[in-house]
Amino acid sequence: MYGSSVSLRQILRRSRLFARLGDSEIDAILAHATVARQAEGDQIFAKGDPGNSMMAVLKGRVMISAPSPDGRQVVLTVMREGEVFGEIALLDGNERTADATAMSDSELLVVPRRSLLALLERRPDLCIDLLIVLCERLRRTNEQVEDLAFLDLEARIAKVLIRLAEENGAGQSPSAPVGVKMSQRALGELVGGSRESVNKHLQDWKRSGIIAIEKGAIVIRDLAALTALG
Amino acid sequence: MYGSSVSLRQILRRSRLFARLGDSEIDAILAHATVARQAEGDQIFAKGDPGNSMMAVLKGRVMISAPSPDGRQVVLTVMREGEVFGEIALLDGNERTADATAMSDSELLVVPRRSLLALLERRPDLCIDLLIVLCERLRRTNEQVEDLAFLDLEARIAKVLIRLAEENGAGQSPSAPVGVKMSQRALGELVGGSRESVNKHLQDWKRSGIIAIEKGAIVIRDLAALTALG
DNA sequence: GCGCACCTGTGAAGGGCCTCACACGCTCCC
DNA sequence: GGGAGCGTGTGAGGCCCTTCACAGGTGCGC
Repeated sequence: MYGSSVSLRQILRRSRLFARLGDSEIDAILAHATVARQAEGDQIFAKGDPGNSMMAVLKGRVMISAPSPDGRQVVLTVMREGEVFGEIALLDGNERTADATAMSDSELLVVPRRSLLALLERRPDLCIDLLIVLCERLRRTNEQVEDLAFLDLEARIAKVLIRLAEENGAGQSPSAPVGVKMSQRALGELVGGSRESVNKHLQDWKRSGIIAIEKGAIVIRDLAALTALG
Repeated sequence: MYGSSVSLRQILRRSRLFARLGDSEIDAILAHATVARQAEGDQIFAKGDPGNSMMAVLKGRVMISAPSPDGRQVVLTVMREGEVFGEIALLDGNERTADATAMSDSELLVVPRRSLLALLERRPDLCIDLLIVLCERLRRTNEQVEDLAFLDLEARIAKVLIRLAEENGAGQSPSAPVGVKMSQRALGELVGGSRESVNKHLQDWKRSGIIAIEKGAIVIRDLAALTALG
């Protein structure tokens, strides 16, 4: 079993979905769930797989992406500690719509379909929470459609950099330069562009002093300028 | 009041969301809801509005679209009779994320926030249905992201034409040529392209005999060829 | 009727982004 | 040590698509 179940509870409480549950309810889920460890790069599930479980990220980051027939992919979103994913296929009983890959060594709580459905029936208020989680997801995806349709590549990269910086630097002091550690290829997949084009825009920004590139991390020096671009 | 409430019930039953409800439950909703008529082109709500109601399409078609700062727009989806929309802003209490416009003379059932939330508490099984509706929405939007990232304009137009044809010709004989009635500008907004480019591809296809254009409607003559393109 | 708004059709010019090709540095591991 | 693999940097060429400009068609209201 994974550590003490106390720490597991705490992690689950951080997620919007499980926040409301009492200890006994959480323990009931844990009793039916399993913890899976994934090494960096491991594929958790693939588009087309049957979807009979939902996952919560206990540790690490998970990339949700859609593959193209010719080997490329778009990153739809990145899930962080406390977030849940895979609930779509579970709920409507269809196949998984996207790939899920561990971006770092990760630990996942795997909740089987039956337990979750049973829980939802017992606790209708959880349904509402799940609805809200899905709404947030939808807002995000809609925004991605807008961005792809309206913004050019430069603006999309700027937006993504800002978002990544916000997520990373949540606990830092506001004005401290924030570093984003992600390969330029991954950045490209995140914004729907090629690795080379991403590089060219980054170089432009480096020359303008908006960012610096050091040790495989992108450091934002002029957040205002980036914001103006996005 | 609109016609007899019997016909209203029947329309609502066609939507996945209300299908399960008994007459008394539906009447309870109807008691709190209002029917709104919209002329073609009327805006139902705009991005940024407070979202304190959900709508069901009783008659007509409603376009859900996102505006860009410079006056363009992308069409996110088109809602038809029996479908519900506007539930996102209602559920999470935030602003509307998109514009809604009547594409034809329409009638909408407007369900206020309080009634719907009350109903969801009374009938937790409805929650599950709503979850499934949202899942379908998410699948659709994710697919749109994939299409924008992977497919060129020609393939996107082909896909949309096929989808529109399927929706229109649902009741027709399978092999009969199906007509899609939609302006080329609207088509462009549906696929994230310019009106001129849409026209050029349509002309190409007309020359190849894949489609015909008559009286402002696009008639699909060779569905297989279109499918191969998308 | 006439203007106005909307649709459709077409061509030229231009730009953004992709692909391809190559060079370089780093790390891991046989 | 020397590849193999991966991430980065950079330029040339080319295609797709947008923008702009213009022309004709149709329906509607004054």
